[in-house]
Amino acid sequence: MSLRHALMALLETRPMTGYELAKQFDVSAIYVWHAQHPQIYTELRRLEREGLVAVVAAPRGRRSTKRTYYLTPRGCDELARWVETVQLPARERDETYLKATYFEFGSLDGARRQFRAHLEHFQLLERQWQAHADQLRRRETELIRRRLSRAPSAAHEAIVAFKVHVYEGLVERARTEVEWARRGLKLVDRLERGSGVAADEPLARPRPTRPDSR
Amino acid sequence: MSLRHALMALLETRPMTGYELAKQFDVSAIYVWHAQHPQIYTELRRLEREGLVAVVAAPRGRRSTKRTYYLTPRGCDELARWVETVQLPARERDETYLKATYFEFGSLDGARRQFRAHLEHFQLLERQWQAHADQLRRRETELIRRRLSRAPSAAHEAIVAFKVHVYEGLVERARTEVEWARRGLKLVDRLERGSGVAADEPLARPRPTRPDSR
DNA sequence: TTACTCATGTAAGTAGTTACATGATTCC
DNA sequence: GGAATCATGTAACTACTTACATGAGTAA
Repeated sequence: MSLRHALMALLETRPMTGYELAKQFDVSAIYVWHAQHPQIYTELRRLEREGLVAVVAAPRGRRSTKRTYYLTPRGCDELARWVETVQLPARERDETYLKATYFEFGSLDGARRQFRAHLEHFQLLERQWQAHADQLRRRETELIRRRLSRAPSAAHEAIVAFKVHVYEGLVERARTEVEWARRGLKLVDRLERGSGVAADEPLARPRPTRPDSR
Repeated sequence: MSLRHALMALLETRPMTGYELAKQFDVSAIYVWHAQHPQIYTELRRLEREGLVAVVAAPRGRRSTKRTYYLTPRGCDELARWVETVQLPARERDETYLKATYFEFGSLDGARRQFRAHLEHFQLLERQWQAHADQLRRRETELIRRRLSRAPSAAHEAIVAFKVHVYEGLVERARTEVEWARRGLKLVDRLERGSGVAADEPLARPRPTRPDSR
């Protein structure tokens, strides 16, 4: 469960409201973790109960309160502990690749649409991630500036370098996906030339597998 | 939700028990989707209620039953519908990359351990996926043979080609991750030479962010 | 006053994990 | 007889999503 660590890491730069935190996840696909606001509010309450973050509550209008969260010393310890723990990547679970495995149940046009959407999606992400990596390298984001201002200057190079390494890695990933989709489109073209089937017809309809009735 | 479609796609080759289906997901990290057996049994019951699969129940011992599932015509329709629907990739959610963003909170040794584990993990996956792609290309797996035997021969080339494309894509992905980890290790070496901090000491401990008390 | 952004939540449901539990069959 | 593998589940829990709901502040 990483949402909590993502939240704590953001709070390490400065106190924030749930809303501000949600924006960091939400604004664009730029960030490494994604979460919806109900989950963020719920998790913040839980972190507060556990003493990993604390809150400054200010009245907002008559019956509402603005809750600004900040990181506690216990939260700092937990963050440091988490970073030192080796993380094995999650098991594979990719709906696009799963579907592509069975493209023969659909039409060549369907496969083409899928590869095209994949291509565009990762081209956009590649641009966004690249732009973010560049901004980090030039130390231009608010977050990295705050981070640097709070850390010993001997650590500045490493702080920037690790973050740039992550976003450059995401750029490489996006490029790999773009290339996969391009090769997919070529494959569809090749299959279309070689096959007698109309491009909007399924290549091999799925068939029931009723066993011999006993 | 894709587990159901993964299950239906497997059942399109032949009737199987929950146990056999679980093995397909489980045997190794080779497959594109992962699920634990309780979820598989639960989902099969649900698919049965919805008429997408059906079951042949045979007594097993005194009080147990062996349930062999097969794909119904309605399941075939749903499978065909699903394949034709364009799938947008899931939002980013990668704990390893998230953690790497904050490696400065830990030590250089910690970062090194993480990159090393990442490297080994994806080297192993690369080999497994490559081997699987080769087997598919040579039409040597039981599943692909069954699939081909049930489809018109005009579709054979496409059936093999799509699956090979998926596993070749996974191989490329794994290589991208291996390269990322290698560059990460080089980065850690470089930072170690350039910094005065011991390799097992945190570079920049997280600090609390209590706001000015009001 | 209207629209937009800031701000905070609840409720209901789905998807997936982990622990626990049991029994049948097959092969040595 | 014992070990491995075949086989099927329940229960409790965590993580995440979607829909619904409301109210405050601010700028045109």
